[in-house]
Amino acid sequence: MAQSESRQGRKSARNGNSSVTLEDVARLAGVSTITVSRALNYPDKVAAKTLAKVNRAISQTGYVPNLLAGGLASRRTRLIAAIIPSITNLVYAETIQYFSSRLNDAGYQVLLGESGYPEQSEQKLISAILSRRPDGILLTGVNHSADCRRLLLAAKIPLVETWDLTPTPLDVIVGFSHERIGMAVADFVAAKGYRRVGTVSASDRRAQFREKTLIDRLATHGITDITRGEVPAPTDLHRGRIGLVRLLDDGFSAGVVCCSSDTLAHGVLIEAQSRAIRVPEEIAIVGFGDQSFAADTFPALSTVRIDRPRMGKLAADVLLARIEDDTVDEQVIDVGFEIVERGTT
Amino acid sequence: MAQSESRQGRKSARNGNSSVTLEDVARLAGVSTITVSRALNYPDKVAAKTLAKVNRAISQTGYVPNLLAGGLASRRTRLIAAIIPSITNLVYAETIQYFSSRLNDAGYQVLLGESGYPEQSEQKLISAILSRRPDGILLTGVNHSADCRRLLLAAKIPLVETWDLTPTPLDVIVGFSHERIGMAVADFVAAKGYRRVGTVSASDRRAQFREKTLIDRLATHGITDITRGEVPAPTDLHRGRIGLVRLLDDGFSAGVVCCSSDTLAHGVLIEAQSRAIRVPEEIAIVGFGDQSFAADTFPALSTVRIDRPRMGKLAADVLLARIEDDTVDEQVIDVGFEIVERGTT
DNA sequence: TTGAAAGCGATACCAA
DNA sequence: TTGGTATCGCTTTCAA
Repeated sequence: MAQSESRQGRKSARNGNSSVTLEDVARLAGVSTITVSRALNYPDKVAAKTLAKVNRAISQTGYVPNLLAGGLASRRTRLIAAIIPSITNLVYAETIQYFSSRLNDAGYQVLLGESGYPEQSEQKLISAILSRRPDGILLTGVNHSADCRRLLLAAKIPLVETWDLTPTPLDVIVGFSHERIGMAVADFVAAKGYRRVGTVSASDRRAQFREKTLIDRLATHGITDITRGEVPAPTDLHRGRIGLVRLLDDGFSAGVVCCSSDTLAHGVLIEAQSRAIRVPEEIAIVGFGDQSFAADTFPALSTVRIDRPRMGKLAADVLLARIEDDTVDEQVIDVGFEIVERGTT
Repeated sequence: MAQSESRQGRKSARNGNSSVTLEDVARLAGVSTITVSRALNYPDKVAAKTLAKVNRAISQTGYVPNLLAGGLASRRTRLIAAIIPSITNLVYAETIQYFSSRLNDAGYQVLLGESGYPEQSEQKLISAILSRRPDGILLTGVNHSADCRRLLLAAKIPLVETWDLTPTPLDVIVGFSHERIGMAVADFVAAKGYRRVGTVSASDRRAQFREKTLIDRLATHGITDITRGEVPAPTDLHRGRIGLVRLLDDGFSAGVVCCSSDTLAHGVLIEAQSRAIRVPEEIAIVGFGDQSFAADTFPALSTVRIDRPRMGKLAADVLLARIEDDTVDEQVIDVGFEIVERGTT
């Protein structure tokens, strides 16, 4: 007890910080620390009377649990990491929002990491994240360096890849096929009778892959009059405008422009309007992603709809299942996509 | 030593997880655990030879530090929490991106919390965050409930408020004055000779406050012909369109429309274009925020520029100073704003 | 420059 | 239903 007192003393001396501990609560409630712990984590394993006493002590002291200590002891942090290319890209931010809200409901918090910054190697990012011992990780895409794969697999925690599909995921994957999208857009465009196609694609791995697939497939429809345009990676409206300017400069004058994001498509639309080019009569536009604003605002833009709410929630559910029951129904889940035709393309 | 061996045995038995510990590294390097710890945290306090041995052992074992244990022992988590209304709102996401990158460089990670979801009380969110024992917290806005203030202050950690200004911050604040912005926009509009003003404001606390200040100030210029329009909080293009539709329905036909965000302003522009209303000749538009896309893309939209990169970095720097040196130069930092006039408003 | 011992604040396991 | 005790993996303090 003397020891306990001296500990107390030192604590308050060190700082007045929120160092109310389980022990303080236990003492006030007249029970043991483990009982307080149970009252917090498994309230129904504690007698109602005891629970009341403990809860009173908790609110009297303003106790805030220390998840560092809890996580260390239990090896469960209730922390999930999510690695996305960029937080300022709406499509990723939205997916993460659905992912997070699902996990929050289940009592987890999400730690975000941005991989889109080459200055910081993805490996360093993953190391930093693993050092917090998350219970699971969400990854964007399937292209991880060998070092990253090693690190991730060595951690032996549930992993969910998203935004792509592969028969050989690291663990489980919830995504869609960029190849099939490229082909579907090609088929759509061909079926609509277009013979001249322009592209405005971000210099992003997956965008480039969709474009390649699109072009290959167009060839099988006999469509080879293609004007390609590549713009730097973070897509924004201005780059969409530039994209169309380049296509026009390169001789593209009418037909359909396929863009690698709705933002680019929107930029193309703005540029077309500013030049009094009629959309979709002279130039039709196809986007990608189905950003939330698109449907109501641009009746003239077709797009590829990715059900991001579903992807986000599903990724969360799959991860939770792996964490809590170690279950996996399917390792590979295809959330699919849908071509949304708008206007009179 | 026998004890140490038995511990080993149990560990590997429990799971094959990344449970390489400092002890494992120390054993392999033939030094004590504390030396490995020093090699990691204060490399220059360790002899070069020892350092080399340790580093070799670290890479051989694939050791990943456990920050739960480290944070528990040192009371420093190298974790900073940031609470923003929504991750899908570009203005907040951008600010956080600058904030994060600065902190990442300094060896910290950022834990994001979204406060814009009334289902989860802000107090619960703050509790959840505090239970991870962050070294500091960024808050958006200055309106916190009494309970939240109590929780935050009890934690006794550095706090930085942003996106607003007050003479009585919880700790330090880096922001700008919504009141002065409202007045400045009013002065700007009056100086340009407009006599009829419409507003499209999100039903958001700060947006509403700017609108109120704007209108009050307009009155001092003798401008009272005001048509107000309020739209639900998460601003998007469609709501901007709706905003203009309402103004027109309410009899507004020409003049200037002041919007509470650039997104709304953009929506107003789209609606105007679709009705063949000339901008800015018939209707001029003023936005807010200076979203990155605005400058290049909409030469016809004026806006209020908030230097978000600067605000984000400054918030990070101030927090770092408080955390690492316990220094505060100024408690209140006004990052200001600037009215950017575009087109021939 | 290096190490031994004592926590940090919680939970797991086994008894009572 | 409740409690004692031994960790979880690291850093701090104090010595050597």
